[in-house]
Amino acid sequence: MDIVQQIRDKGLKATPARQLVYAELTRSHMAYSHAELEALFLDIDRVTLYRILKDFEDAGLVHKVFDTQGSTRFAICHHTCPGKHHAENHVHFNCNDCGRMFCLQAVQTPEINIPGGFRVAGMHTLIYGSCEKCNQLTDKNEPTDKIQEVIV
Amino acid sequence: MDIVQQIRDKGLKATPARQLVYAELTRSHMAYSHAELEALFLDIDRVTLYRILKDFEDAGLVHKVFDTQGSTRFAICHHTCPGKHHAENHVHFNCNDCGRMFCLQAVQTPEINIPGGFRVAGMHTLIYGSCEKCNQLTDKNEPTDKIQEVIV
DNA sequence: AAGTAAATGCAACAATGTTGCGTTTAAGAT
DNA sequence: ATCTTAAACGCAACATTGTTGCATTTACTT
Repeated sequence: MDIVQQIRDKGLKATPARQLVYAELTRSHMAYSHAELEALFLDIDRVTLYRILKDFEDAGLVHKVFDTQGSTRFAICHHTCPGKHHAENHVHFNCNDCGRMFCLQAVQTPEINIPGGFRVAGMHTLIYGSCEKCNQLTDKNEPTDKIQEVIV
Repeated sequence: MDIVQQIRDKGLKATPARQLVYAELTRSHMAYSHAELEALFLDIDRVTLYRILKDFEDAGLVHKVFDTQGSTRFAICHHTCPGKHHAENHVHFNCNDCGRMFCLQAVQTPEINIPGGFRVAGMHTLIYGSCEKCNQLTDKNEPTDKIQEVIV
């Protein structure tokens, strides 16, 4: 479906900045930090970017996650989320080397039993290690200048 | 073992502030935010508290975790951690109502297989919902050991 | 093409965390 | 017990991340 239409369907105006952000999130399926997006779209105002991400989250277009450093990241919603209450129950992967964060859509969060009087509402599963690209670099001793493609 | 000695064994001086913080973390087995500790120990300087927590973490006395809001929290290490490289592989529980965070020492993070070229180094498992105390406030007839389905 | 609510840009503020530096103190040595 | 000194502390200043108020601009409806 058209990106413009997807944004409008959530009751939001499809401004140029919103189209750029949404297109990038849709294209890459990565969880971006605010800093990464800011670097990618230099002409989008800092505050506007915060508001776009907040609006997208409230609209159910993107979901917010935290990486191993506790930094906020945003990724596209794969299932149609009904507004603020997201149903993203997949696992995320955070690369220790390049810092990028991946949505593993195919991997569901596992079932887990916990003792005591806790009432479970949901869970977050964050796996960390090295992504494929960083694996290959260290394993095969490739020159580091090939990393420049990697967004930190 | 004596709290003073445990701190000294890590090469740190057992100052009054450090003893207070370490004693509280040991006593409660909860993961405290900086704000919670600051409120608890009003006479410990803000910066000193940051440094105490950092020193404890580097020494392997406490481990750092993030709650569902992405806020930093610190909890006592149950296993003897060899310095900065922690081996805390248990599950954490964050109460949506009171905001407190619990270390579920008895619950290990589950095994999980992920596709692709990812090399897994570890994982964080954060479960959220209502803690026993908050449960009891809203509904009194919930069996405490009942295991609920994990949804997200 | 015009009207209007929504979105933007800017400045200021707030929360959280870090750094530099002079002073104080814990803990081993005398 | 006192001395010595590296470690720890307290304070101020700075850095980063995120929020709010408000005047201006723009997307979308009619």
